[in-house]
Amino acid sequence: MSRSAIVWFREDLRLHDNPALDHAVQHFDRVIPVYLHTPQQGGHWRAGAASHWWLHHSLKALDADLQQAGAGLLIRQGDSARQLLQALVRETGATSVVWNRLYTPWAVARDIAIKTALTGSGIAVHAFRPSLLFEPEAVLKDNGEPYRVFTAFWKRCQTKSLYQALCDTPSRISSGDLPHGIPIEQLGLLPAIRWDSGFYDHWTPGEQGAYAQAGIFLDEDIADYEHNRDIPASPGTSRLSAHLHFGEISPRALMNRAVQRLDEIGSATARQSVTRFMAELGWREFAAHILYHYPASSDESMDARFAYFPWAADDAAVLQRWQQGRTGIPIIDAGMRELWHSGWMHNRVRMLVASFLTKNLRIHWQHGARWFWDTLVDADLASNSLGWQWVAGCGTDAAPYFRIFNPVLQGKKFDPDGEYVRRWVPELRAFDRKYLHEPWRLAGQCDYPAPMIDLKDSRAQALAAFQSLRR
DNA sequence: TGAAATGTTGGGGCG
DNA sequence: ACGCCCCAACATTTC
Repeated sequence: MSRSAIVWFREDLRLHDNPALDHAVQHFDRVIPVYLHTPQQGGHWRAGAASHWWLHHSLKALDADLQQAGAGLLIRQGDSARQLLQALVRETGATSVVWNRLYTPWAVARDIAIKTALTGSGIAVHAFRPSLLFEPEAVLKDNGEPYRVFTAFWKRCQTKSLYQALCDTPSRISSGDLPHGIPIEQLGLLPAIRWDSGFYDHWTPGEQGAYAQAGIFLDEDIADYEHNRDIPASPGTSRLSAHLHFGEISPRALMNRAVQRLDEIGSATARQSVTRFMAELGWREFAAHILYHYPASSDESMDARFAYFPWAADDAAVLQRWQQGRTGIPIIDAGMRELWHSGWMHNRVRMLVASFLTKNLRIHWQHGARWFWDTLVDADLASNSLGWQWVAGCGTDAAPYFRIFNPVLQGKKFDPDGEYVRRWVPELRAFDRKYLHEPWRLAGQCDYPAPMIDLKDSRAQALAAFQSLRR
């Protein structure tokens, strides 16, 4: 008698190093690859528009890769993943459901409930861990509590083996006749108003795109990562965040390659660069563990004092100038426009625009996190929440509140020729290099807006606001 | 994974 | 030649 297993794909849209898929292929005669589109799940943190754009193309790529292996991706849509799975179990006669674990709080709760329901009706469930390097329960302080400081956390992680065995890509997947599904196009993931046209120049979603980018980065660019990662005009960052979020490549595949590079490379600065990249994978890990242990941290400041912080009164017009990149501060506007046009923003510039929003404009970090959530192709609840709380100074192991970036100095330091600003702010393309990062100092005709706020005054006000918390 | 204010030092102009 | 002042340049402290 033939035994069937459903492989439930979620944020693991790949064939290589996919333990759930590998398990099913190894142990079952018939493997049914499934993606369930449940757009309402996640509550107010359900996936945003840019994420959906990426998801559409990633599903297309996964379906093509599965077809290549002799199967295909069965897609269903609904409100409840549990009901969709139960229906599929009935229709296919599957005796087992396998998936790779997720760690976002709402997904954890959902998956526990589904596992209970399926197990109760005699269906075996197996969950695997490839989307993180370590289980959150496996990295705790000696007293059993979670780490709240990155350096200590990462030090503990490094006492374990960072190199972990990978699963092979299955060469052949037998799925037999699949029940009816929905074409990807019918999921409505692409925007009706085509604001996404620029995205295609920047990204190739899917496993092949992920491995191509990983190859470019880890074989070549990584040697100068330590320096170039701070230069927003340079392609010096890994640009792997969205591929990682959707699981088109596993963090351990990247970590293994980095470990390997460390052995191959002689130069001290290049080794420092590889170590730095490994630590960035560590930050991703840290963020996931923090959100897992502190599920409220996507919505509330971890530092309880910030419940009393005197944020500026809500002003939709002010927020909108920030969102649209019309603040009048060149590097801030360049970043916000890069985000809008490409679905992504360079990490250093993310810190700058976040500092500007939460400190100079004194707007609650939740407004910033929300905008990023809807506009980033790499939107990840754990990394996004940790990043915003870090910049706002209200998170665990956060930058002190008084560490306020001066976007003019930062621009001069990290975009000295103005290449990044000119790329995204065409009004300033012909502007004198000397004053590019502070165009208001040069009187002249230009349709670029005047700064919406005085950097010096707003800095002083932010510091005063923070002082009021300490009493 | 700051910035600005304040303090210190040492070379050179100048009476 | 000497002391005084100015002020980069760098270091330390404070926010």
